[in-house]
Amino acid sequence: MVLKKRLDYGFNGYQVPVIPRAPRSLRRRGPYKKSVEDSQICAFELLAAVAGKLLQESESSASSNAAEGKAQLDIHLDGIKKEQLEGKAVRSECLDQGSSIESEFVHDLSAQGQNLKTTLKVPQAESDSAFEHASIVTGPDISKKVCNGLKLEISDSKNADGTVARKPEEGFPADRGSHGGNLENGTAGQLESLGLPTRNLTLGNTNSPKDPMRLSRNTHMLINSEGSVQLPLYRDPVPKASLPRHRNDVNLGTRDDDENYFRCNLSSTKIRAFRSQSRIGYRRIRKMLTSRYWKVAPKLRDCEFSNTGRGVKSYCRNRKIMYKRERCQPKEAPSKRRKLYDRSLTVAYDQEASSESISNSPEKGLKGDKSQSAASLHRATGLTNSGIGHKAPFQSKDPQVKLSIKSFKVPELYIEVPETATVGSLKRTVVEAVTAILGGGLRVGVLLQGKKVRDDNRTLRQSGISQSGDLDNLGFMLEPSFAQASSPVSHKDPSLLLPCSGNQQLSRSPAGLVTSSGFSNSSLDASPTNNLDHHVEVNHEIVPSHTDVSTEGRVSDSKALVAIPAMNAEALAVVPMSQKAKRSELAQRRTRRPFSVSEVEALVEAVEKLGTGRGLGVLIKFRFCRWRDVKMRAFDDANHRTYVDLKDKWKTLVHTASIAPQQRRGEPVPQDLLDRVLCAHAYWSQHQSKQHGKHLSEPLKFSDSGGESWSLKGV
DNA sequence: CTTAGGG
DNA sequence: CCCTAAG
Repeated sequence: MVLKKRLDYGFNGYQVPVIPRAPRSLRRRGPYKKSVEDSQICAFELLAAVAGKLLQESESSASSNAAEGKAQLDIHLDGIKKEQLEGKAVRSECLDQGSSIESEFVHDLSAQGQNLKTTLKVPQAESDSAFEHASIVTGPDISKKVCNGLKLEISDSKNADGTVARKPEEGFPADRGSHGGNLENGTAGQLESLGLPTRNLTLGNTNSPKDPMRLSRNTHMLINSEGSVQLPLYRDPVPKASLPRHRNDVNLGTRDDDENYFRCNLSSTKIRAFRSQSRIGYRRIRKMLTSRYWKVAPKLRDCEFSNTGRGVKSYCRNRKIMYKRERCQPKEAPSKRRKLYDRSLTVAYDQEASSESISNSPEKGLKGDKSQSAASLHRATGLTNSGIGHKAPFQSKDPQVKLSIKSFKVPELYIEVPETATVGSLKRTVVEAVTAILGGGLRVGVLLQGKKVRDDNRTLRQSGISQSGDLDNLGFMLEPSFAQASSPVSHKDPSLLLPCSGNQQLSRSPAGLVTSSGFSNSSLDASPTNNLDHHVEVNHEIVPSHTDVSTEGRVSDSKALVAIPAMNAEALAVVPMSQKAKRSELAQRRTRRPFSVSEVEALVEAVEKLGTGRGLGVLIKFRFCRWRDVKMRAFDDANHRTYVDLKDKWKTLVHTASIAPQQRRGEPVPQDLLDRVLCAHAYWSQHQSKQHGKHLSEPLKFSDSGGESWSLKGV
């Protein structure tokens, strides 16, 4: 029964995974560690980004001297000083050895909140002394925000290496379109004050060929010239430069754990970089979840996510993230998540049709009272109803603040499609990518005057977000929801900036939606939930709900601002809803990890031992716990081997053993092992066939088992 | 969640 | 290795 008729069964047809996923061992790394690393990287990247920006500026200004890779960066981080970094050197520092540096850096930033000072020196034609100096001092917050941009810079460095051709004509960051960078107003302002152009700092998608996700531009406060919101990206230590910049196909760059670089061509629009669920690790997750710890410490999620976060340059990379995130999924997530996810997509697609209904009833507007009644989520896409909610003359004791999120952009999305690709396919690709990002859930940060409003308990009025206030300076920042209080950096990762035009309805997200990801710093935040799900739901049906009182609701007057950005209705609408599309985003094969001979041996031995019933008084139990037990017995510490994997391996082993040696492929398995496999399998098969018959015949004598009986003793 | 089996 | 019915 186990034997396959098909000769090619097994891995023959297996496709080499384009994008390997991080090993489970890696994925399950301690949250804290991860987050720390992440933050470190981020900080470092920040510096690099700033420097890079400046450099770019310098270069452009000094157009004459291409100064390719000649720029020197001096980065002063308190005690840390990096000099003479140029071109590749910079990158290598950041990527390869950045750890130590980063960590220090991080400390500076997060721990002490010290200012970061980055000095960029651009050598002039004559001498080094003639450097053009630009200094930027930013606070920790900013640093975070710059992370994305940073990456960009790094990429540039790479360019300097000649790895990537430069495209001066495209302007500074544009060429690196895949990187999205956000700078807060604060940063921008500072830069401007220094006479540095801020525009360049806004990296991101400007160069993205189509910017499909941009709905509208209403940017008042953000650096973004277009005013569009940028989706944050996960910081990625991997240089973007590594991404191939071919214009003809969709390329995704990624690295596996071994730092191998992978590229996947998505021209087919089949992106399998993401998966919403991972069965793998469920068990672990569940275990974690079972403990109260999980509930109390959502940070775990952060950690996990953080890890992942570092690398999402490309979608392929997301996969890793997805996995990690999955593991962090709150209790409710595991079994439902996929469905929800799918559903969300569906809903999203329907948005256009239902957008009208979505934006509405000012009545439901944020009351801002402790009753926690959820306000209707007012979402107006620039396309459908930008006018709604303006100046809501809502009369009430408590003046209503109305806000509306116009649009958002998804940066760092490196997508290239063939010229012959259809617009629909392009949209589809973008949707998949964006959905993958959003799928991680979003946290929302509120930016006022370029500063992040951190105190969730303050009232809008107290925060300066009032009807009479200048709402043009109010912005929302979307960030991956994985980050929680645990990660110092997490809060600073601006992922997505949502510029908000003045006088728009301020809405409070319904229930779980924001509580989990909101900008609340409180560690008490509700357990992380899949925001995407909520997100969609919210958009779809504005349902008043109770907000988690334990967190934001503590203050009666608390009015956390939560904006749920609507997906680009237009783009989504165009994308056909298909199983394929849905699936493509959700799944990604794990990296293939052929079993080593030693592993095979362990497996065989475990099966034999367990097969003998040793330690198991009840055969019935044995019958239902085989693989799980095998896993525990022989691979308990092999996080990347699930019991399913073992089962599959056994399956293939049996097959392998039954075919001629010449037909076998891969690492040869010692014949003696195969013999044992056949032996055990034969017995096992017999055993199974007799399951119902209470009596089992002759015990199988395994070479090393000492021959125990398969009898049903104890039953 | 585990299994078993097809893909 | 993935995915999914079935327990």
